Amino acid sequence: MPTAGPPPRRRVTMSDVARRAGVSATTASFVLAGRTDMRISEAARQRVQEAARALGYRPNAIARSLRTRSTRTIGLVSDTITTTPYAGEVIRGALEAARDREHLLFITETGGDPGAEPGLVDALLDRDVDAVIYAAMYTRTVAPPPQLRGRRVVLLNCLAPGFCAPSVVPDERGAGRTAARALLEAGHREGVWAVGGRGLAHRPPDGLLAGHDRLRGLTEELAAAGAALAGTSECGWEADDGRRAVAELLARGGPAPRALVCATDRTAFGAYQALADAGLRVPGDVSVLSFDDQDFASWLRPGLTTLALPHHALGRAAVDLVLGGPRPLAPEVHRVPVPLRARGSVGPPAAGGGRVHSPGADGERQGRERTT
Amino acid sequence: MPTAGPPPRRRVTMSDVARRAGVSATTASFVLAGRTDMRISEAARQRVQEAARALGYRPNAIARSLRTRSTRTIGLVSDTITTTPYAGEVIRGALEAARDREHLLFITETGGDPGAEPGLVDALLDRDVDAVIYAAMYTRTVAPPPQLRGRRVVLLNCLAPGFCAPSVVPDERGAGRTAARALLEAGHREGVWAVGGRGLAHRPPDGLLAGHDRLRGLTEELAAAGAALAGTSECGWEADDGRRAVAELLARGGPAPRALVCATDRTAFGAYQALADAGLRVPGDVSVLSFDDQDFASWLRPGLTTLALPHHALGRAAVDLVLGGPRPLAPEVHRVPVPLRARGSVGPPAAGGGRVHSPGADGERQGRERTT
DNA sequence: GTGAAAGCGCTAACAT
DNA sequence: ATGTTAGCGCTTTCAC
Repeated sequence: MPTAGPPPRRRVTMSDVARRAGVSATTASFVLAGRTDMRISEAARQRVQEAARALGYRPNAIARSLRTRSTRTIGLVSDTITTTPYAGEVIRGALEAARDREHLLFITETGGDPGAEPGLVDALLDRDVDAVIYAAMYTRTVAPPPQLRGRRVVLLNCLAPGFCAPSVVPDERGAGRTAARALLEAGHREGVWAVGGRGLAHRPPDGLLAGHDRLRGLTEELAAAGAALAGTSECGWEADDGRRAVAELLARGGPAPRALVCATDRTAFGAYQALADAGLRVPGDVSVLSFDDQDFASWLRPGLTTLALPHHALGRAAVDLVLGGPRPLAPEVHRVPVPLRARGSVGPPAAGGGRVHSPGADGERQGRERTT
Repeated sequence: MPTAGPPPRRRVTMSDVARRAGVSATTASFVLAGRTDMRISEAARQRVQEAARALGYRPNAIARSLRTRSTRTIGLVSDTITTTPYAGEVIRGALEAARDREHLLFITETGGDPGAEPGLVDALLDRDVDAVIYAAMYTRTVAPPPQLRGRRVVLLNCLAPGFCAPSVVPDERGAGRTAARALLEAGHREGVWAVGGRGLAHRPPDGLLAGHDRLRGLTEELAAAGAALAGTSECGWEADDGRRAVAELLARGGPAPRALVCATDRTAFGAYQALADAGLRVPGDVSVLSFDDQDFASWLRPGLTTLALPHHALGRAAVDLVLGGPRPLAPEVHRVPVPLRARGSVGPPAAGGGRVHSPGADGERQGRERTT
């Protein structure tokens, strides 16, 4: 005796529909697939549709896939992307695009363990995904596992030299230029420091690409205006790193910085703290600009002006490309624009040369006033 | 290593393996499935394994699924879960558990549009997922779509009255008690305010469950110590809401608050700002405690003491339950502990009666407090 | 011990 | 204009 719950649901199949409509499975298949390349009488079509609706028919995607070799499914394999605060956005962008194209998305993550990768990719391939998106948390070069060769793959937020697949990455160089322009427009021409981003100054594949390209864009644009970076303070990516780096920057001798270009919003957060500790105001004494646009950027006072890494657009673009791109895919790199979110942290440089805030209630600071 | 060369031509199938091993597909199937309930000679077993390895054989999961009706796949359907900063953690927890059990995870999201839900669920069901996890961004009551009835479902971070499925939610009431205890242990007995969380005081299903249960735990535990909440300041969930609510709280007459229990880290962030604006120090003048444990909680100065909503554990538990739980699943609610992350924002109450500090000159504000 | 044969539910040549 | 037949790659009786 079955339980009182839902009826013992034998799934309704296409031949159930065909039988009820009084046609063959073939005919049913054609009308249900909405195909027109075979002539079906209007009457038959009606009966099939009607039967399908009456029976609550839903095609079995598994059976269909076995036959067609297409699962309408795509796999996302990432290092530790779900860990990062912006990951949600790339996943959401990918999800939206996948939904528009009636595909479902498998998400996997190696958790940073490269040894886990082959197993995950095999699991995806075993399930016959139509395509895979290989994603990295930070823009960098990667080496996708060999099983992926010859498959339909797009690289998200990474570049894979020697692996024939397109990449979708933020336009870091453009972002750097935009950053420079924002500063230039506010009147900054000197005392501009780059802070944060280990490997900021290295070139790929040793450092992160993001840092290298950004810095290039930044310096290029500055140079075009006859200006230059006053210096670079390398440090980690976190708030604490930024705070320490900026504290040291302020403590060292020399002309005071007028603008800080931080590698991440997190380092900018730390920069705000260090600046406040020194009694310096943003943007009155020092302008701050960064990259990411995490949500807290708008909560800070003043709001943090930052270049919004286009996570959502990246996710969307990757899926659109992998599903809708040419066959085979061309191994180009697609650079997605990085818009500026202008908030209050960039302003005109302090009038009268950079000086370190004079001693106040906060405590004695050495008079280190200098003109540049 | 088998395939080092060009892309796989025709996929190698089980009968390829069988042929090479000189056995039937049946035999190959048994040894490859590792089954022992049929006697296979050791020699045959060896040959099959060897052939499979040599050919780089991988079973076709689609074909297998069609036969076995099990896809080793699970679907996650959520409202806008990927949008929230903690979503990454629940996904990661779910991913880990799924991987341990050799399942793959489909992620879908309605984007808050309830009209999108049936389509998404159908897409999942069409692909024959073994189970689905129905998740909500904030703990609340939900009404899963009818197609899900009778399926193997677990509710993640939500409760569905009238829908027979287990739920996995944070132990909000316990969290409230823990919060109270932390305050009590620091010596707080009066001037404790609850701030933030629209619907904090409402009972389900009108308000968010989280708020109701938390508040209950908080008041219960306070009551057990003979203390009570000084009041509740309802407001939204964001930093700005918290800032305004606390500013008003401070501006109104009456005894000054000694401790603030904020609904989210974001409101606590705003509370820090309002407190700093009023020249009040944390925790010297006012203790602050909140819920979430977002990453910035540790960057604030002082570090924010908060109850860490167990997102990762929630994701794991949901998958473990849906895959490993009894058949059928019992509609119980599983409450996951919410650990306290003690940082610096809770301290002993200010000595002497609380008076609202009158804001002095701008220079009187401590730089460090202005940061937030 | 092992293999032949029958499907799982669907699509696509090839008939009529 | 519609039906027949043959698989897709695998599992699983059941017979030898």
